[in-house]
Amino acid sequence: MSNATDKPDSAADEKSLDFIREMVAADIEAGKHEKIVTRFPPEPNGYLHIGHAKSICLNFGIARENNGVCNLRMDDTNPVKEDVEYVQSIQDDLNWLIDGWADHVKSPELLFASDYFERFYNYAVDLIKAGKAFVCDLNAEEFMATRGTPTEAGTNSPHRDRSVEENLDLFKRMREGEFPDGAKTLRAKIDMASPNIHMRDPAFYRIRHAHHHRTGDDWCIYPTYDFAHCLEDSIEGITHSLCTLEFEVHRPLYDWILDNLDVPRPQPRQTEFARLNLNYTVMSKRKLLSLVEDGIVDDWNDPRMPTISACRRRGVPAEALRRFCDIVGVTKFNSLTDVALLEHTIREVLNKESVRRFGVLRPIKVVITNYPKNGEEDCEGPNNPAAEDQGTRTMPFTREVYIDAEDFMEEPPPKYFRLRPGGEVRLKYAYIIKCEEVVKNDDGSIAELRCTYDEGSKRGGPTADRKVKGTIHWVSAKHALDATVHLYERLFNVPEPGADDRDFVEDLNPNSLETVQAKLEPSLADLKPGDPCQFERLGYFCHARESSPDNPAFLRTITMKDAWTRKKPKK
RNA sequence: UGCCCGAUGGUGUAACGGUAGCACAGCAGUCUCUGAAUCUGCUUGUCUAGGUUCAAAUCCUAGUCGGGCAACCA
Repeated sequence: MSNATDKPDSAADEKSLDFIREMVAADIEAGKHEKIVTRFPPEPNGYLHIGHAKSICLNFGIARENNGVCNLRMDDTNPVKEDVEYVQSIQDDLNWLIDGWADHVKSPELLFASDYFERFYNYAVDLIKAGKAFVCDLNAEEFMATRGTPTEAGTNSPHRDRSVEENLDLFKRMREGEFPDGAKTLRAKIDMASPNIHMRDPAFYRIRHAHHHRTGDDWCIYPTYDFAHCLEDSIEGITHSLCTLEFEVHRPLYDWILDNLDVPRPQPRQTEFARLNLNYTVMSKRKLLSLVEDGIVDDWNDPRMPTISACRRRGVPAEALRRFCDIVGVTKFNSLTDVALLEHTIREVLNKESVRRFGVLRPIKVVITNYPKNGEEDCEGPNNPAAEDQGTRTMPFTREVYIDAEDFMEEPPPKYFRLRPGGEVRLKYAYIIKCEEVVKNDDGSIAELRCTYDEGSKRGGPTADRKVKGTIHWVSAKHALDATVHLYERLFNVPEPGADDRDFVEDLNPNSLETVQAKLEPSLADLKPGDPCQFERLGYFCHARESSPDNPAFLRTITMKDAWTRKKPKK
């Protein structure tokens, strides 16, 4: 369980704490809590994305570092927007993300705000009895019209001074279904002149004759976020309620409700942090949904999506996501994080974990004319040069091999040190070859390369130490595994899709998916699904979900860093 | 024109009144049977103006810029 790369456990880390962890540490120091309890409270109305990963890492991380608990709670107070489909996907994604890291601090039960409906109702009754809430007959339009503006005070509801008895009666009849949707609300009695609009007698209950995915038709009144959330936290004994910046102005209301009710003390404390923004992608549920619905991507878990399920499908290790969240940190500054930071942690983790294999994405046939006609021999290469203990693999070498189209140029630019006519290159773990002839098809495309090999240049041979500038990967034509490979790039071309009033679809990268028929090292057929693999010199790949023995399929998680394509002269 | 929050290199962050540091990105070099990784070096920053102080990124005031807030959404 000791993973030095993850969030510090207790190891002598001199790493400074973010402002929230500092606060938690101070609360512990002051003896304020017996146990730290945080929570991750998604609304089941969409898939989890990388932005949620930040919140998950924060909440579960804090629980983990303090021997606490983090509750997974569905914030399902609005039946018209939520769906069970999402309850499952949220659990799957979260479990994958925290597996082996913070799964031991997750609440044993999956929690639902809807399980507290009866208690919410009783708290509302308490507020009415205390003269702190009233039933209002204003409809939505009237409510807004009397709410005022940021610069003007609102006006009191005409029903604000109803007696406690009348309010109690009306509220009960609201629950019993006597009134149609929107006919009445339960409102707090605070201050219609407050400069904070959320304190202007906000609604706590609305009438919705709607079927709830868990409580069915038990209720026709549902609590609003502001009323429910602080009580959910209170009921669960949450010590630190962490949310994003837009809830900052709701905090006075969060505190007001708990202050005015007989709830356990100390009350949970809400603290806000900045949500995660990533460049070259979009994160809003609305935009993500439209990508799915308009068929721009296959589904929520299309590998180009910034969702957690997409990351998983694409072969991004959970640890890479966690490291990324760690690097990004927690502040109140509205930032736009460079996706290169994420790409870095993905490569960092994958470099450590991936076996090396050869894959030729755009094959060109090479015939080694001075190699025996039916000759065949094994070449050996390490499974992972970064981990000697992972042993070696062998791959067959024959007279005809495939190399990648990118590794041959008839008229190469300066500093190109792969294969060229008359030039030499090393076939990695095998021989140095020299290109003697380029055979063309009728249309001018390359049919094959005819090369000769230096028989003594294999490892251990007399000319093995000859220096040639380039080393390339290859696959024996006879043994190659034919596979479909999906190559993904960023979904968008620009750092901020949709900026400057553009429609964000205008910024889509038309080349975000390319599918090729590749020739792979035969042992790749044995790669376990889910195991990462590096196609040497190309990038990190994994078994595609739809892969089968008859139709093997792989997809590219991420390319290698590539100094050459950055450097080479652009056409 | 109301209220709340924020501002440190290109990006993300640290420094809690005492030498502005780290990571990513970039550049240059090293190494290399992966143009990767490794290793080395370099470029680049405290929003502005005042004030307090021996000393300010840090405290105070004003301004500038950015974000949020007027669902019976969360």
